[in-house]
Amino acid sequence: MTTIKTSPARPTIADVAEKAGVSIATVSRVLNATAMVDEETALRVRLAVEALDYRPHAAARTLASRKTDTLGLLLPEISGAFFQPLLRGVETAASEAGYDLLVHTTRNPNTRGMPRRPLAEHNTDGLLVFTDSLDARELSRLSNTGFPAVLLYQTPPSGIDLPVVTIENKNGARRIVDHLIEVHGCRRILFLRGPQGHEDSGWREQGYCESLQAHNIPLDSSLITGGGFNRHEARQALAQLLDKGLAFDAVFAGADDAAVGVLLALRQAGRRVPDEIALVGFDDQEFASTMLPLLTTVRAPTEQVGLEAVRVLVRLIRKQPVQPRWVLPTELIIRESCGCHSH
Amino acid sequence: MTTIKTSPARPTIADVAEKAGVSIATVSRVLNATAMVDEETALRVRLAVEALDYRPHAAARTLASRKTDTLGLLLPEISGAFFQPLLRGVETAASEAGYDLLVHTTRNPNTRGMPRRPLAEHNTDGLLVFTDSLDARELSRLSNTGFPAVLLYQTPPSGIDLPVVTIENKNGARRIVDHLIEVHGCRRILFLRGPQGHEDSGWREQGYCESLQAHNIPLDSSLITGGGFNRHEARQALAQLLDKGLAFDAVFAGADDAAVGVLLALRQAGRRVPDEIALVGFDDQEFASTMLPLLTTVRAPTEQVGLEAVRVLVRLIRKQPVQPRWVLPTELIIRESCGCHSH
DNA sequence: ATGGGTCATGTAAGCGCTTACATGAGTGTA
DNA sequence: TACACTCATGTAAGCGCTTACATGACCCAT
Repeated sequence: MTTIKTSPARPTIADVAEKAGVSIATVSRVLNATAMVDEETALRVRLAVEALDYRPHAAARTLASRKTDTLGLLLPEISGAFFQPLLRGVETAASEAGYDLLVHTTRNPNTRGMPRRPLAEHNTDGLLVFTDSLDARELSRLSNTGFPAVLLYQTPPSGIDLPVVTIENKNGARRIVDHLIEVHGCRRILFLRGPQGHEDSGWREQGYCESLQAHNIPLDSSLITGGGFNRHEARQALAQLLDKGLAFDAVFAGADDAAVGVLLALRQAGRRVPDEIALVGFDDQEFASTMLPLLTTVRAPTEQVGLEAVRVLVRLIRKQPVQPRWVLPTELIIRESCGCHSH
Repeated sequence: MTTIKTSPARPTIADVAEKAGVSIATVSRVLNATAMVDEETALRVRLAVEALDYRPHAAARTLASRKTDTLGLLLPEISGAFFQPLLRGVETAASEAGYDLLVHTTRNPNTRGMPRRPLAEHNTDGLLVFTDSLDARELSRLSNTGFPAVLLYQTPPSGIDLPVVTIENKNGARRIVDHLIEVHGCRRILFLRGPQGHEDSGWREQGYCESLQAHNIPLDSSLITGGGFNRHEARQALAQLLDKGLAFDAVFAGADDAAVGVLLALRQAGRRVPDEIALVGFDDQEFASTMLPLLTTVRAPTEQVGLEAVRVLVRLIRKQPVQPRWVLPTELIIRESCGCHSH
């Protein structure tokens, strides 16, 4: 058993002041460089800080200065391959700007029925809100109180004035479907769209439709199916369609992870990719470039979204003007799973 | 341009008290349920809270009550497939216990030369410290001040008394090498160990050595090579060895991610897995069960580590006794890459 | 009636900082 | 020599809460 110790009282700014023979105001000044302090005095203070191993108390500082130096990140869930690059971007930019990161998961079971603690407001200087982690009511409250917040991958409901950082979904989808049709002559392209009501998902569907239309291929609604963005749901969904005997010559999965599910289902059914069926995804997650066959997909600048969102948020916090909408470009990545040969 | 608004002053507990016609103490009492309050009074307070959309100020609360209700997580980096399940576990358990999560990345470039803000102490009620994110000096300070902290995957330097949550590395490694030797008759097994000085890595190496010894296979040090845990380094390292013409019939990669790098290098060199060369990993990351060939590996209960670590930390915070060391069991997962046929 | 409870609530003292304002010493100019 | 500055530092008032303690009101068994 680890021994339980009573922690010796932590030194406060007053202890430092006393040891250095100055007032607490002076200590605060040298710590924050907020005013001129005689070099010699400053040295004495720094020595005292060192000697006592003093660390300012964050909450006290926050209370007095009304800033927390931390950013809140609201996510449905923290794991999932998709969030990796996003987190990396957010974390990098936050750290560069001198902020800590407070992560809040919303899809988690609430603490024994108690409503989750009132948001990260008051705890943070600003909020990054991922799609669907906050309802319209909360969003509108944020907007109304002028609390700095930026939305990720989600256009705010009308009347709510919060900046958005998202990606070019429709065009990306459009181009990859074009590729399937023009280069590989596909005509019956199964589209696995993501979760119902998901904004990205909707745009990708539009891109799909537009491409078909542009190539005079009639829309066949039996070729559009739901199934979420993850591999398990996708796998199941596809297995079902396969069972029903649905005919198609290509699959456009709304997310790379779903594409893996499709691949698994296809493989199990003995259908070869890309020889019999072309397969493409969306996102260009890391595994897309190492799986077999290498996945043709649309690269979504996910890390960039995180980076940019933090920058916008920081501008907002500093009360600098910001653009209301950032749409980062996507890029078509041709590899093998569509039937092309990678170099 | 988004309009910049000056936020209306947030309501404080005093506003609520006034509106409800009671003292702030009473408001605090109904909010925290720390004392009996007349049901009717409580109702008035709740109504006032609702009407003003009041949210307690976290920092003020912290300052007064000396608790933050947040847990700090210190990591070298936040992305990387390995951290996903870990984060999930931590986040789940933290949320269940009613804590927020403050994430601190240590491998990041420090804010323009300024030493990173003094740890997450004072900002959190306790700290989760991942391998190598804190030096011995800081660890010993934590231990000395009695600040609640638990180490992940890292035995503390002697004299430092902090609980550890880690996994059974040596045994896992031992068993998978045994499998290679006993079932597939491998004799020259290349071992890609992880980063130098990494604790897990060391244990896995021991397991490898023990297995060879138990089977009377002499240790050939040219078969042990460094290279880190990630796919890029592993790929390079292997490509080099292949160039040098090193002969081996199996590769034990110290991490699944490294195994992918090995696979890529092998594939590029035209060596087939598992027909010519058996390949196994360690971790059982998600992609291990969907890559081709399916990866034989050792399952590390990573999410469980996160879960358990939070539980231990919470006990520490509550000043309940805790075991000093938790070693979670690993499990051999036989799939295809070793040469077995998955069902 | 009366003293000792229990209950419900109010009063006020911090928690450890930041910062507006006051003070006083030194410097330069008329 | 006196006046107006600048510089360095101290004083003290909060920031928005929690909580020990004080205060009444009310009830019951003497």
